[in-house]
Amino acid sequence: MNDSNAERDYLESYRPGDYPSVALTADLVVFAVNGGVLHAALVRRGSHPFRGRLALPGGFVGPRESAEAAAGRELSEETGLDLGTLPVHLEQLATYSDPGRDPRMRVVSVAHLVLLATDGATLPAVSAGTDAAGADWYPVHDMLAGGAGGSLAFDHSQILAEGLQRLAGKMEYTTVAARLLPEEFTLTQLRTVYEAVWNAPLAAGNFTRKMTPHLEDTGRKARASTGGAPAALFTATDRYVHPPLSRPRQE
Amino acid sequence: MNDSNAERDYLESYRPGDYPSVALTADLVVFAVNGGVLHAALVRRGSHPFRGRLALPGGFVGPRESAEAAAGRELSEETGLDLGTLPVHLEQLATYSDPGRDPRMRVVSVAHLVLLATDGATLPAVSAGTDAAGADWYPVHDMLAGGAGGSLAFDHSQILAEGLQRLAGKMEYTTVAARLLPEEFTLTQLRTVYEAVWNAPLAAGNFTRKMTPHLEDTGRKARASTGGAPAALFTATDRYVHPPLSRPRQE
DNA sequence: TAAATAGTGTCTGTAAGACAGTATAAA
DNA sequence: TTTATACTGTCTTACAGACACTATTTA
Repeated sequence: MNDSNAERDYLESYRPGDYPSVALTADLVVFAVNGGVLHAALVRRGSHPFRGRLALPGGFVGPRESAEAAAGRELSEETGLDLGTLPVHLEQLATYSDPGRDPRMRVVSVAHLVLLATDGATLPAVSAGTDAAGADWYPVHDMLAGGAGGSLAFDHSQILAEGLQRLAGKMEYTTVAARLLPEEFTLTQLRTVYEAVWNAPLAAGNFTRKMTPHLEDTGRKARASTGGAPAALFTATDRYVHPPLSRPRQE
Repeated sequence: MNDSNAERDYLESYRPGDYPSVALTADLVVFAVNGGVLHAALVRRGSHPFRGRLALPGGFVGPRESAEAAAGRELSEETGLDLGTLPVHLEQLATYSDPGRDPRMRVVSVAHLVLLATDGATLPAVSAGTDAAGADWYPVHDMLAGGAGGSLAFDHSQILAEGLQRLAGKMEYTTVAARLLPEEFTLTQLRTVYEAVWNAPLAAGNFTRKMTPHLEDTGRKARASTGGAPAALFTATDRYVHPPLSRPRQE
């Protein structure tokens, strides 16, 4: 491969107009658990289309950043979340490219799943970014059941549903649920996360038996504030849980 | 929402130059099984960059089609595969958007997983499309082990590896493996697919016991061409296999 | 002491892995 | 008849689900 003429030429082989181009956005499905309920961060749209409707936070992918980098940047810009102090799990979900999904123009969106660590009792504060009239937390299962707030703008209801599905599925065979908790957590906290995401109760005793081998015991104890024995504090170690936990069959 | 002035205005609220744009391609990880070995369809690049190297088939997403539609179109254009006669499974894999992944310009690629049905003894014919010097089938596990052909162009080795990972994982809890076989197949054929993808032998008796409840018996029998009892012909019914099959732990 | 939570033990049913044994058809 | 493949049965081990029970702390 020593044809340096061709090497020089190929850099000019593409010119604008030779190929179709699209606007690329990174949309965010941001999850956090509070009071045993899974919540998603949503913004209320301040402009058309879908003015006044709830939508996923997101924004354009810059010319010199990857979609993942844009997702991280948008997370702080659009929701005001401080990434420096907060451990954050971020992974790509899927890409939505239906030609008519945005009535203004061709917009392709790379959706991302974001998990925020909380202690289960308070949600991180979110604030609206540009173009948004407000930002807040909404219960996910209620939203998807057609309850509070109704359907989201664009195809964001579908994206939210697929984000939940991805998280619920991944929790069967990984310890990713721990990313919704502080570095150290109790088994009850972890079980609460599972119940919040799966929207189903789990037997505490069996959960302990199945989960313990995949966690690391710090030796420390949580102070028992509600009465009862103090729970051991764990950290997540393994990436994969084998055999997988089985989610209760939902009818 | 009855402010029709704003309704009229928003269609012009975006102009070229207001937002970054990217070229969008659909790349294909095309799998088929032959002789108990998982193969991928690859093209040899006819032009720079990576001239002469193997790459995934793919091409630009048109201005009026979704990435999935483009993937289906490229499948026939770039590999010459006739989609009319062939049952094809196509699903989105992931999107690759690293700014430097194509040295010519900003190209974001939506990768797709394609499963072609074969009888296990012959691979569908593939032919090169535009810009390709040739197209052929290559054994996947050998390629990824660094064997035949070396690494692929661009980040295509990574995409191929993640495509394999997706397929192998999905085969644990769905009957998607049947999409690599004709409409009707024997349990031995299906087991061969599992062994080809997982690159590990499976006990025939136990495989039958675990898989049969998720398949439908047609009542017909395959003719025994190699000696031995004629195997029953099944069709795939269930989408989910519960509890999941456990893949042999690989060391 | 009463109440609440954490964690363990036990029992039963089911399924996995290993593998022997039987049935069916081609050479 | 030999051989090769398809399929079933059996045995052991292991884990899931259900749930009782003990231990540990706060009020």
